[in-house]
Amino acid sequence: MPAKLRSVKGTRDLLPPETAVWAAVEEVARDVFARYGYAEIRTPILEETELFVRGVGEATDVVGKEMYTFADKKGRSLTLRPESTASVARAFVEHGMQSWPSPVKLFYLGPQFRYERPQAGRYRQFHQIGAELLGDPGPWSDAELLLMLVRFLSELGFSGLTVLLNTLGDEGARAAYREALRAHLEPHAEALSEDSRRRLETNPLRILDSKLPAERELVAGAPPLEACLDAESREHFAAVRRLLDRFGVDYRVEPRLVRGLDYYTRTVFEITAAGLGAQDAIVGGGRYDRLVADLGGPAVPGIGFAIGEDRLIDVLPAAFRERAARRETVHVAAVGGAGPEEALVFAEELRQAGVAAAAELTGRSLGAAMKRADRAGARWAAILGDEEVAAGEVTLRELATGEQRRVARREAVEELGRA
RNA sequence: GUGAGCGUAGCUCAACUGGUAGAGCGCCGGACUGUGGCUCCGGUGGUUGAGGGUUCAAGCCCCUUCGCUCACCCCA
Repeated sequence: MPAKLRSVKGTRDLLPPETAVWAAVEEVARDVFARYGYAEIRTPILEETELFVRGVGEATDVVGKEMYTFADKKGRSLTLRPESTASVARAFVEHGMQSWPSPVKLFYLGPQFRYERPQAGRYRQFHQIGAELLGDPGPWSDAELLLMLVRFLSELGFSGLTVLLNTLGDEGARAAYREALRAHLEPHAEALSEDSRRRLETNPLRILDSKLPAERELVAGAPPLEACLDAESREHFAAVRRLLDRFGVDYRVEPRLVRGLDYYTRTVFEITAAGLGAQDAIVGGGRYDRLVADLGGPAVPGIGFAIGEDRLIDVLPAAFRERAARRETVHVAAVGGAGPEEALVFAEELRQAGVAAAAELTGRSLGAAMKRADRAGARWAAILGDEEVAAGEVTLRELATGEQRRVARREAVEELGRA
């Protein structure tokens, strides 16, 4: 007997009724994003490796050790996208979107790939729902993007989520702070972990959100990033906060929040959720005012976010989940001479009228058919026997109440179509 | 990449110091041949993740490997 095959490590099948939940979440995203003027973009899953090296940053963990990179048959280095902002920026440049009405507002959804050790809330193939606003540097755009995000989450039924917020300043501020941090930590290099000692050279900011207690203490004594901020970034951040206050967005400034992707400038944010274990970020994002230029395009600023759909669905409010997973509404059973064919005929009449219907085609007894209707979660059972067929009628039984009556077929179709 | 724990039916789990692989749920059917949910009865279900070793005998012990889970790391 041949060995059984399984899905590859870190990937999984999504099955019904779970897939209905995913579809419902995506439907809400499309609906909310459309209200804010965002249109869908679909970029390839496969990109040139160079895009992520330049866009996301060579020193990042994502690029340095987590990419699915391989050579194609012509020897070109290709990578399965580990995130989508770089792809959107590439598409922006490639299609000359700077000449589209500004700002350009795009959303995307789809699978992303990172070669990491799987864990609660962490998969090698995971899914993101993201949005990008390109072409406006102002704090009003930061605020609007966050308002859209918060509205999306609240329409899914989430409450009590807090946006963690910080600013990284412009390029100069970041460079200055990098040096300040390095100067502060260098004397204590002995106390740092191996990883952090390496980061001291490559990317000292990353040490800020280390979870090691010893390093946290060292970091607590470090000068705040705020001290190095340029005046414009400071103003920008103050404006963003003022706007969020005005719209009642629940947020908290988190001075040690830095992000692992190199393209971020100024505003960065994150939303975490309880109940996810160590991988508790369900949203991450920020401003990236230099990314498009770094990819060879015009100097166009941008801001965006990515939602971890797998994690989001892990902690989705139960009410939304139940609503989404509801299935067929009418179960059609036929007995006596009528049989499966008549059940099929009536089911087709219902479907024609837009009603979800399942027909009992297996020739089971009525009792068995009713049992199936019940287990399948049907709202009504439609029973067709010799009498009903002869009279052009059908017996409709509402399963929850047990009430039933015989009505003309056409009338039944109309009534079920309304319900 | 590092560390720890765990792999027995579709699911949740039993099986003494090694001695004939079980239950509940699910699924299918019957009791009830035109009426579901409750109840009762029956049926369906397994190379005990895979491979090797020790032994008269391995689900249990040893080795290898794959996978899952959690944490580090990183991020969505």
